Amino acid sequence: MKKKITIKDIARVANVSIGTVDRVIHKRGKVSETALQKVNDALKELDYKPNPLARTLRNNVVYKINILIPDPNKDPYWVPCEQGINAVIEEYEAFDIEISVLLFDPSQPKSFSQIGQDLVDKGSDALLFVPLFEKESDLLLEKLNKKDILTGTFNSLPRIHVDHHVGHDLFLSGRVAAKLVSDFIQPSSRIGIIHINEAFNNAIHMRQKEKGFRAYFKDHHTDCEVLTKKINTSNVTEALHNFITEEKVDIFFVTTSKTYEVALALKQLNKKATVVGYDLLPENVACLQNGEIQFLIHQAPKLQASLSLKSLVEKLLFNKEFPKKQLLPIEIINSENIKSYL
Amino acid sequence: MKKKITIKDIARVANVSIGTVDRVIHKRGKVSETALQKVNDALKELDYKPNPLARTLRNNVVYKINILIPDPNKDPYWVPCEQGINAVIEEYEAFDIEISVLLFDPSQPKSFSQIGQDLVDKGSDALLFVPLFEKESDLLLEKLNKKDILTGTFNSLPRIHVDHHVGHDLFLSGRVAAKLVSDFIQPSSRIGIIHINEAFNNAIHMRQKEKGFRAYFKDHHTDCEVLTKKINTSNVTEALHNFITEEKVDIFFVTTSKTYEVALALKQLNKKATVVGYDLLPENVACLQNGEIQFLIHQAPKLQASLSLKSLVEKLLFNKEFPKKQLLPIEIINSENIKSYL
DNA sequence: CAAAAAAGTGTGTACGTACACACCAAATTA
DNA sequence: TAATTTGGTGTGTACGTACACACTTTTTTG
Repeated sequence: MKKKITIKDIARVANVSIGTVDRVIHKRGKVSETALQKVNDALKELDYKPNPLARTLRNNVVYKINILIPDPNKDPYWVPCEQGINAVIEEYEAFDIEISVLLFDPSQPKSFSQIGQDLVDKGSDALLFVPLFEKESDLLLEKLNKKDILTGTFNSLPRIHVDHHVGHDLFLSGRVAAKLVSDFIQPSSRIGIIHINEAFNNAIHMRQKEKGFRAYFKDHHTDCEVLTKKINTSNVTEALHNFITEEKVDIFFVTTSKTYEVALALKQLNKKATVVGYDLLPENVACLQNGEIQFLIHQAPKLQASLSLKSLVEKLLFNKEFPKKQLLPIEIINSENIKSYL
Repeated sequence: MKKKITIKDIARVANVSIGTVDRVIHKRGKVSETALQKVNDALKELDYKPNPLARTLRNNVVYKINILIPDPNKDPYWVPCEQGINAVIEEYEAFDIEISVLLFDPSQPKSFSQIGQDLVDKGSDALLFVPLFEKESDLLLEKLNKKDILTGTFNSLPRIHVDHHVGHDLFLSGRVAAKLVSDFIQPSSRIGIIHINEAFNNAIHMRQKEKGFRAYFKDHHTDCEVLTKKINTSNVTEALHNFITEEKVDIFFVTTSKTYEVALALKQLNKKATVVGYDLLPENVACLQNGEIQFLIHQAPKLQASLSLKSLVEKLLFNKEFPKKQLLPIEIINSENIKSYL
């Protein structure tokens, strides 16, 4: 039962006042050489660690964090993300921290830039955002870095420096999907990679998944033909129907949360195929449970959002260090373990 | 930017002293009817929530938590578990809490009972343990409940009441394994469920997994033959060799972390088969990456330990509520997504 | 009806940190 | 040399909560 070491203990051991110890700790100067030496010795000897609670209690500045994410009403993928954020807000409501959530339209890069600029102008201690649009995100990050605002991103990794990032290794994610479908390959199999709605889901994201997918096939199944189909029309179903009937593909890898679109199109055409895609949207889950989707990869938007927000909060409140880049495990979901995720 | 509501604000609004407010909040009595009414009204009106930081800062009792887990030197499955515990200890070292870890021999129920009894006698605020042995755990829990010690378990769920539990739905876990192997079933397939070292891994655990596995086959593959093999000798390899050569099984479900034993036995006999099992031991991971194991189910011992310990700590420090039973998602690992877990 | 007990109330202090401020001595300036 | 500026130091207070204690008012008791 070791006793807590406080600033008072240091003062006693160094034979100075707590004010002097405080000045040493905060490097405020106004300390003589001899006192500095004594205090530093005592700090080392007693292994002093400041009490983060007392520190925040004393603190009377209110930290301001802004969050900029896609509107969940425009793309339901972001619904859990908002839940994760709200959970963190609740968890830290006793602290001097103010968190605001702003929403942008995931189909309108301009809405992102506009709100982003607004947040830069207003200023804050930290900004957490989803860099859905590459160019616009880089521009925003440059401004934030110039203003010394703490930055965090999740879901996608921007090219410009960002203080904190939570996400997935998307290349690996594509490889995982490839491994999963590889068990379903027949000698006659043809494989299709489907990109749906690049505008909403950011093209880089999808391209990296495709790269990983193809890399796995290059390593293990060089004989297999892998097609890529991009669907950007508003009538996704029709485009899928055409693709499915024209190309005799029996294994599908869908790079977005719209996986159910492929499963439903197949059902409508009364065709059986292997479908692997992303995210636990209710529509996807239903297809998974019906056997119309074999596997889903869970990108854990809720966890991504809450982890990244938590890191920023604790950095501001407790000056707690975080990894510059935190990659989450890639979670494989089938019709059985889905029950443990709901 | 809403202001923090403190006990002082309540006192001002209710037109009483902070002492009176405090007595109302802590139900210490010595408060007149009229004052009680006024304070309660103010509490409701202002939506007062106590600041947990100031509360713990004031607190001068040191809470004591004991942890009783299997010795990682005897069974490497528990290595990450100890890591998780140490991470939590570090995270809360600024608080008035003292955490001790005790180890028992997973092959010796007596060692568990003995240390358990010792901990009951010494007393503590909470005891977190792994109920590997059913009878012995129930006995321990009864004593703990009688002494009003806060109890927590992980990994297995005891039959007797426990305040907090973190673990998996083992029945579902078996179903997940069944679903995974089902894609490898050939018309001629024979399926084997392998229980290795029941003494170390507690029989109930393994039996529930088997039940889930069989339930899935009853639902989807009634034609398949499913054998069960228990291996409790010290020479696991020999027993496996005999089983593999005698029975023509080509799909294996191993209910413990000793999955690699089956994979290695198959390799030695130069046989190919589908193997699904548990846990990310280095040996298992190696087999997974070689293609000798198809899937592993990750039981996340580190997360289980840290989550359950965290719950107890925050219950004591902040009186934070926790769910009586917290089931973690069942994580499926293959040769690709394993990279994101290491 | 006075004395004692009980009920009700407010004040003061502690927890550990952060910082304003007052203080004293030495060094610099006028 | 007196006045001012610096360097160095300690004290005091605040953050929000918890509780001991002192104090006042009411009720109970002999």
